[in-house]
Amino acid sequence: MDERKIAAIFKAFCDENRIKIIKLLRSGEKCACKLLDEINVTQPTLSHHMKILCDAGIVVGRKEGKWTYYSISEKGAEQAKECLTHLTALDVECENKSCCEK
Amino acid sequence: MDERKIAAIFKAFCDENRIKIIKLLRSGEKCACKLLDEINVTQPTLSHHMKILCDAGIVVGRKEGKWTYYSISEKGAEQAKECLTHLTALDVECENKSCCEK
DNA sequence: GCTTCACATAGAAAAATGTCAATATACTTC
DNA sequence: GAAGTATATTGACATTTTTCTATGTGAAGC
Repeated sequence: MDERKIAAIFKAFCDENRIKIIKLLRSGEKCACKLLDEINVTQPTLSHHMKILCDAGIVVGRKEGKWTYYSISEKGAEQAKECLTHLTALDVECENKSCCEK
Repeated sequence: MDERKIAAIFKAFCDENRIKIIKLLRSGEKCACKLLDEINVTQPTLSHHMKILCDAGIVVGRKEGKWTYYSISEKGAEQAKECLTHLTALDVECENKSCCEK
């Protein structure tokens, strides 16, 4: 995976408000309006953060009528963890794996 | 762990040049001047990135005479992986663990 | 239809970050 | 101690990111 894409994944986790949002989603799927109640930003700012989280694949949104429900993407979280593991693994621990290309 | 500290850890991984640096360190400890040869930034910029990586605990520096040798911190990498795991784990999977406080 | 509600988008301002040139520091060698 | 080398720090500037207000969109209910 190229550097740009890796950086985009971890950008999801490098803002305090996005960390708060992810923590809130650990207890399960939540509507945007519920998240808005709990973190101290305006609605457009929340929307901006949700876009970054969804683009990074860490969170998925599900529209239902007027509402959008967000939840942690297990697949996305798994991918981020694998990415971090390979990124920090010494080459000797990771020989012949395409994921560890330079 | 509070949001600010978590964000600081993942800031290490959200810049393309820092990803490149980490990838270079997978093959083992390297001198700053060696890293400088391989990535396309000036010496002060490299120094800036190394500080961020070290402050996040992902990389450790070892001074030896005029040189500074950097390497991936296995402890720091492990901590980042654990942090990511707990952050994205559903509450039900993580009951009674202090790491999962909101 | 019109209104209301939930969310997204546009655009601008402010804050944070990445980058460089210049300079400082700290070590080695002569 | 003077000169050279490796790295860190400072200060300025450009870019990116975060945040807001204002406005647009799309669904539900009247």
